[in-house]
Amino acid sequence: MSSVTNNAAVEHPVRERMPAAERRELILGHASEVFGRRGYAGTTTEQIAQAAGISQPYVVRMFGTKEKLFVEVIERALGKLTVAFREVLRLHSTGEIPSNELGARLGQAYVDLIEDRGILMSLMQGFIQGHDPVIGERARAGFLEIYRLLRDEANFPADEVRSFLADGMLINTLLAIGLPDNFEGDEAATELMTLSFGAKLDTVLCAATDRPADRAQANLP
Amino acid sequence: MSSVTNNAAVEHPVRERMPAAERRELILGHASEVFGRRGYAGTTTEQIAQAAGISQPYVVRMFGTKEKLFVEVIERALGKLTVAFREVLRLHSTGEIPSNELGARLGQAYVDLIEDRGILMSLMQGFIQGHDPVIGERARAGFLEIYRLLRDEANFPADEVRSFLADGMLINTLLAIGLPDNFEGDEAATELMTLSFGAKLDTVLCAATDRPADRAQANLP
DNA sequence: GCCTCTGGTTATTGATTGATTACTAAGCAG
DNA sequence: CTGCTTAGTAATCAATCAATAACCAGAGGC
Repeated sequence: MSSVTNNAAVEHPVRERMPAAERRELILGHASEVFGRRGYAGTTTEQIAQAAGISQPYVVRMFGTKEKLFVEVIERALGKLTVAFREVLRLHSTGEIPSNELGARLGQAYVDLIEDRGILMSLMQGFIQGHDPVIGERARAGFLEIYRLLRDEANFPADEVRSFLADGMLINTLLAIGLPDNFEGDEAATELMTLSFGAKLDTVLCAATDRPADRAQANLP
Repeated sequence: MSSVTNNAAVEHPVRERMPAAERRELILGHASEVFGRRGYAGTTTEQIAQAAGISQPYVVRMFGTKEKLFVEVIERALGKLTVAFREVLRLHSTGEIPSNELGARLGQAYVDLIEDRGILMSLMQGFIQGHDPVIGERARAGFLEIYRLLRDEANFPADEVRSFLADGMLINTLLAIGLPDNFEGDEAATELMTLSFGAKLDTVLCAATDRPADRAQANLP
């Protein structure tokens, strides 16, 4: 780090000021990941700050409270999920997806979301926090939103929607227990993951091995 | 103890010393409920102590650490779940349950466990804590244990087991978001719960209305 | 060339909270 | 009764954490 020349101004091309909206989205992304892994109560605003590369008070000041930040995180996750579903529905309405494939394509859209671990996991952490008066309220509303979208907009029979959601919750649980990262060749685990993740299995296992940005805790000597 | 005239001594007929093993199980029961509702990180040992009617240090001393207590809680839940399943399998092996009913009866056994909210919810909280090195390890092992039990002892095809587990995870999620307690007549919620809980629906809704021992937080003005 | 938003930081604090220590009392054995 | 083991409590501590306060700098407008 000892620059021979005295030109200090050229030393930080990465360190820049950032417009608030952009910083906000950046924080939400990292918060999604950390909340998704450690849960609401198990996550500190400091951990999120470190992941986002800023100071802890700034995180708090930008979102008011930790709880408001969490609500925004699950709202964002819910948004991305519905956008993904509605995109499939749009392709269906334009005839690009035949009706007999619609279910499979919606399932595919869900599984595709696995790649951003934070979305599915933070959403699941929101569900599990259902006892909380404010988070729980949002979680229930969100879950029913998805249910209605699949039933009323995709026109699926109620029990098919239920089954679809069940498969989703299993996927979430398998990700939550970290099976793709820790199955170590176990035969039963491999079988269950093959059946659950389908064609996306290799992607899931690949995303597991290259650790997703764990640089946050690489600095406590 | 035979002094009837002493009015102070007669004041606590309920307050008795309890053998450690019995107290231990009592704590585990209450811990199961509180952990199940608020999660691992979101639960304080003080809350568990209050629920169990003892002092906080005693909870810690009996189990060593909060983490060890949590592991015992999910171990206990896992135990009760496997006991319930194996009882169905026993009835099947003695011919009291025909093979074509086995799946339904196992499902029934699972749904029956809803009555003790703590079991399913604390287990789910264990799953969601999968990132934790010690809790996660136990959660993964427990999940695969159940998978193998259904596949190898109940002799179900792998994909039926997957589907069975998926239904279970949906039930857990619906309970976690507290839908039975807060659906308020919502049409979609009612439909989804009817499909998910089946014949057990009224029991679920009934267990929801009579609040399960919420006296713990009746003191924060 | 100054002024003033906007995007940040460092320092600090009050409340929790898991854990420890030291103490007390019940109850059984002899 | 005496004494030891077992069941429990009260007091306290050291860390952690969300939140607040106070301050600072870069960059554009004028």
